[in-house]
Formats: sequence, structure tokens, C-alpha cells
Amino acid sequence: MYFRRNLRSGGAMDSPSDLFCQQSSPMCPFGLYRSPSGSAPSAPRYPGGSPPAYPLVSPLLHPSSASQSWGGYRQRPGLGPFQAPSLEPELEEEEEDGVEDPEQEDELLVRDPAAAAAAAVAAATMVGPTLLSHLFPGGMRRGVVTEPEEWGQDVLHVKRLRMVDGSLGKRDGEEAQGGEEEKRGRKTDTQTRKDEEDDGRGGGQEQRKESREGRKRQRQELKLQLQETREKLLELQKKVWKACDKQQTQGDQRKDRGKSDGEKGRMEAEEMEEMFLDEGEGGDHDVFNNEEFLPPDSSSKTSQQNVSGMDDLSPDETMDLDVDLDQDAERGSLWVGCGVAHGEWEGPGGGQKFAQALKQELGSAVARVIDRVIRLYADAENTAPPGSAALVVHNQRNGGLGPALATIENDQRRPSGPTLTQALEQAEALSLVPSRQPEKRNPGLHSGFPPGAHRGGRPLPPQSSPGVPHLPQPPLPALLPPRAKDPFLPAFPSGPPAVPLPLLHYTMQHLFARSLSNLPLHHKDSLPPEPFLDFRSHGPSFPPLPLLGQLEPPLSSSGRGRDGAIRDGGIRGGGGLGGLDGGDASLYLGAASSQEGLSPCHLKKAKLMFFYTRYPSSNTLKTYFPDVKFNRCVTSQLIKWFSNFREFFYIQMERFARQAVRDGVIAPREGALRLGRNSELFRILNMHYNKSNDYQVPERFLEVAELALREFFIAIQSGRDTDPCWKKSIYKIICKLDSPIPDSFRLPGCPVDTHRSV
DNA sequence: CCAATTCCTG
DNA sequence: CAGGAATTGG
Repeated sequence: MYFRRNLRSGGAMDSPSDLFCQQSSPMCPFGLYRSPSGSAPSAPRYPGGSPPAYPLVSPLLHPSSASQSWGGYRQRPGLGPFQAPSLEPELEEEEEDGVEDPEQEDELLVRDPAAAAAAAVAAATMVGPTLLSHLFPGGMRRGVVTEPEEWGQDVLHVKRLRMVDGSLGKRDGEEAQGGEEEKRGRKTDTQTRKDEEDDGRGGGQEQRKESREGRKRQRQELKLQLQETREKLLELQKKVWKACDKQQTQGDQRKDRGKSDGEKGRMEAEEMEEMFLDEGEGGDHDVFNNEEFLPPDSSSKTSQQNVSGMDDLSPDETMDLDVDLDQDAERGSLWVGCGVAHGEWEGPGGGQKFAQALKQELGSAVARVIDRVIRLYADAENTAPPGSAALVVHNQRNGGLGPALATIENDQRRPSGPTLTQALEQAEALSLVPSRQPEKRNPGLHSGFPPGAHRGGRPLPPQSSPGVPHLPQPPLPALLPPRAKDPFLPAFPSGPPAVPLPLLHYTMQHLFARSLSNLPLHHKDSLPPEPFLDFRSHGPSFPPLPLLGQLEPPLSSSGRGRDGAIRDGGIRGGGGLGGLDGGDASLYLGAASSQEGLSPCHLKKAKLMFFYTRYPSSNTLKTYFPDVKFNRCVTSQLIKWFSNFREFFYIQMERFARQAVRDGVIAPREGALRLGRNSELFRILNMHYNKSNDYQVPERFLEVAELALREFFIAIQSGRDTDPCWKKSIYKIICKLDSPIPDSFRLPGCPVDTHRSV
């Protein structure tokens, strides 16, 4: 590796710790990219100049990844959000207990309008005396929501509505190919319920059909309103987050608990993922998933989509709010989950005030929505078939928000883009939680499973994301518009960086490393006339990729395939610098500007320089590598290169000299000691210093080499080689034979020989 | 002491 | 080629 030294070399910024501290982080935000890249050795080295940019940009670059980022859904058995049958009988109990399973309620709230309504009612019912009383001891809820007496009625309304919904769901089709255990469980439950339902209601289908359209419209409205509620909740969560960020810096002892809470948050996020997935899967069988039921502008879909995106960006905190709120309401102490410990807000000072404010906002938002939902469904019931059996069917899970919550992957069919406000909100959400993104679950699960496929109930191990590999596919062509006029080899983007973002740098590095050989990359348009291959490292934190190093082998082979097409466009030469057969001495390949590390291009240049100078001074090197930012390390590396060149050179000389001696050569002038361009020794030397054979070995070098060979021969022949220092004299001779280096080497990049055609 | 060099090893 | 040890010269 040419770059090991670079990595270690002492630039203030590329100290080893700087390079690896992030890599060793347990939550490597780049695992996502690492795994698909076949875990390229260079990948982990990416120190992540600005990690936050990653999760920020990657979803944009790879829309699929955005939806994947939730991955690893862990289904909690027995907590199916639509075990509504249990919900119904438990309603009364809940009123006493005050707390149903918070998560269940949570999921109910978001998954389906009907379910949400029921959840809202349930929440309100239970919340009335309990949670909301905690939240609003003063009874402020009354001003917003209906009076408690009405709640009983509302609950009944919603119950019936849910029954209707269930029957609807069944009529529209059974659940999607439910492969999941959880689904099956619910399904069987649903079916039994439905059977009872059918028995009870007899022939109420006509009535249902009549009221079908009306209910659909209502559901649409409901969806919109739920969406609104979500947005409000999101806003609250944002505020919570801001507060959390402040508070998290206060105590270390909270970290552990906060961490576990973070885990919990991710779990919630996973559930959200599952939620979306479910809804996506059940699409075909769901009324709400049918495109015909989407409003013309598909606002619900886009908005839900937007929510999905936001959740995707901040999965951790998305659901914590509701969940933990309930949990701690049980203990009378409200705490808002945001990765901080329970009781975080109980601390002295503004915590309580914040909690109060939060309570109010959250409570009012929720209450408003509950109110609307209730009313909607109350109205809806007027048209609902009275004959519907009093059973709750669960395939609502696939209904309601289903299509809207389709993950980003599905949004190609999205009729319209997000609205401005949605985009703004999304951006806001983006900016609010950048630092937590690395904690996101490993994406890829989503796309890893075909719709309706079994996702198991458990989190998949990270890195087992089958969907990730397709990440790097799109960017390259898009990011690197071909510029076919470049007469040079694949040019690394230079000048104004085509991709200023670290992510893109990183991505492109990988792309280059992995597929540059097969892709034409021409950037001449943005290049100054002189520089050619820009091998500037991307700052100290970006260890230079062995671009040419990786390029050359494939280019010489696989590159051929495209050469036929590309060469006509001006690209000549097979690989890396090797393929250059330019007709102009001023042609160069190489770095365009100063860089700290040495690139393969520099190595090649050094080798070509060896044809002229075997013992270059440091000043000479600095003169002829103007594009290298010299420091102690780089200098010694270059010197070391030449030392190695000499080593190889002398070894070959000695070897051939000994061979000549063995062969009985007597006169040093004999042909065996001639160094013709057809000789084996020349072939070896040329192979070593001019591997691609794109540079004509200067005659002077042949003379020097021949002289060295002769000297070795003589020394060996005369037995001087027994002297431990017998080579020194030869070295002294050779070191005086350095010839001037052509001026073309003074230019940055690799010189290209003029009169050489492959 | 440091830079340059060689030798040896991987 | 890189690392490292040893040597040398300034």
C-alpha cells in the first residue's frame, strides 16, 4: 500500500486517531455503505469528515435507502396493534386502569383512521380520568374535547365504525398474503370474528355498499386530519428534542439510561417501519390503498409519505413521545421519551415548566384530533349500515394510512410531490436530528423483502440487509456526466469539485474504486488545460484511493471493452497512465494541484524519473513533484521509493552479471553484457519502471544500466564480491551518472512520452 | 541529531 | 513497496 505512510504521516489532521476514531465507533454510520461495497478495505478508513451529512444525504441519493433505514423491525408478539378484539372488552378496564398498552394505542393511532379513532377514543376514555387528568389537572381538556359523558357514546360510535371497517376490509379482500406469524395470528382471529359477523348480520351487504362511498370520503378526511395531528406531534417532538439536547449534556449518569431509551426509540422506529410495511403490503386489499380512493391531488398520500420520510429521518423520537407518556402517566410522572432518562424533566428548574408546556401542547393537539375523529365517525355512522355485526375486524391494519405511508420506495407512483410545507417540515426534521442518524437501524430490510414477504417478527441482524447493495448503483452516471472529449484517461473530477459533499466524496471514491474501470469519466470541461488526472487526496481525512492502482489492472482488461467505444471519443491508452500514447510531450497525467499524499501516479512518475536519476536529491524531488505538498514523511517516502528503485535495479544488475559470469562470459563487451532493448534485462527493467510501456526508455538509462551491469560483472568476475562493501564502489560510479531530467517532469502529473505509440 | 542510504524482511 | 534496523555523513 502506497498510502500507509500517508495515513500515518504527520499532518496535523491525519493523525491515526483522527483517521480511525470514527471508524471504530460502534455505531458506524457508514456501515450502510460499507457492507455493500464488499467491505472494501479502504472503506472503513473513511474518517467521515462530516458524518451527519451521511444520513442526511444518503436518503436523498438513495431514496430506497431512506425507507430502508428503519430496518430490523421487531414485532412484539401479542402486541398486535389490531388485536382490537381485546381492545373492545378491555375498554372498561382501561377506564379503570388508565393505561392500555401504550404501544398498542400508539400504533392504533397511526395505522388506520378507524383504528386511530378507536385508539383516540380509548385514549380519551382512559385518559379522561387518568392521563389527561395528569396532563391537565385543571381540566383544560374540557375546553377542547367533548365532555366525558359524550365519550361513552363516541366510543360506541367508533366501535361500530370499526366493525364496519372490518366488514369493509373483508369485502374488499382478505389480507395480503400474510406470511408473518403475527399477521397470521391476527388473521385467524380476524376470520373467526368475521365468521361470527357474517352469521350475525345475514344479508346486510347491500346496505354496506350504499354507504361505502361516503365512508371512503370520510376516511380520506380522517386521514388528512390524522396527518395533521401527526405533524403537530412531530412539532412537539421537535421541541422535546431541543430540550433533550440541552439536558443530555447535563449529566453522565443519564447516559446509560438514555442509551437504553435510545434503544427503545429505535424499537419504536422499527415498529413504525413495520407499520409502513404492513400498509404497503396490504395495499391491494385495502380500500385506502386503491388509487381510486386517493384524492386527486393525493395530498394524503404525499403527506403521509412525507411523514414517512420524517419519521425515517428521526425514527427514534418519533414514537417515544406517545409511548412513554403513557407509561409514566401511570406513575404520575410524565416523561417524554427522547433518549433521555425517565424523570429527566423532573429535575429542578425549567424541566417541569417544559413538561407542563409540553403537556398542554400535546394534550391539546391530541384532543383536537380526537374530537375531530370522533365527530367524523359520528357522522359517518349515520350512513353506516346498522346491520353490521358488532365485531371488530383487524385488517384495518392494512387500511387507512396504508397507501399514504407507503415507503419512499413506492413513491414513484406518487402522483405529486410533497407540498412546500411538507418539504419544509421535512427539512426541519432533518436539521433537528442529524446527530442521531447514525443510530438508525440498519436499512435495507424493506427492500430486502418483496411486498408481502415474510419479514419475520424479529430484528434482522444489522449488516444483513440485502437491500443495501443496490445503493451505489445510481449515483455514478448521474454524478459524473460523461465528457467524451477528454483525450485523457478517466479523469478524476478536479477543479471545482463536482461533489462537494463528503458523502459524495466517499461514495464516489467507492464508485471509482469499484467501477471506475468500467465507466468513462471525463471531466475535461472543468479542467484546466494542463492538469490531467487529479489525484489530490480529499484532504488529509481522505486517504487517497488507489485509483490508478485499482484502475490499471481492470483497465487493461475490462477497460478494453469500452475502449472501443470510448477511444473513438478521444480516449487513448489502455489503463491508468499506461495507456498514454499521446503525441505531445506536454501531455501529462497526474495531480493537478498540491496534495499531501503520494498517489500511484506519483509513483509512476518517480519510476520514470528513475530513468534519468538514480539518486535524486530532496530538492530534485521537490522540483519535479510540484503537485505534492512535501513534508518530512512524503519526502522520505519518495526517497524511499528511489531507494527501492535502486535496490531493484542493482539486484537485477548483479543477477545478470552473475549469470554472465556463470555463462562464461569473459569480455565485458560481449553481447551478453549488452543491454539491448530486446534483452531480457531490458524487458525486466522496463517492466518494472515503465510497466505500461507508455514511455520510451531513454538511451542514457540503457547506457547507465549497461555500465552498472559491467561493473558488477567485473567485480564478480574478479572476486571482489567477497568484500562486504564491494557494491559501494559501483554505487559511487552509478550515482555520478545521473542525467538531467526532462523539463516535462517538472509539470505536475505524469509525463507522457511523445514518440511512443503502443 | 537528522537525513540519507543500505540491508533485510514481509 | 513499506517497515525497520543499522550505518554513515554532515
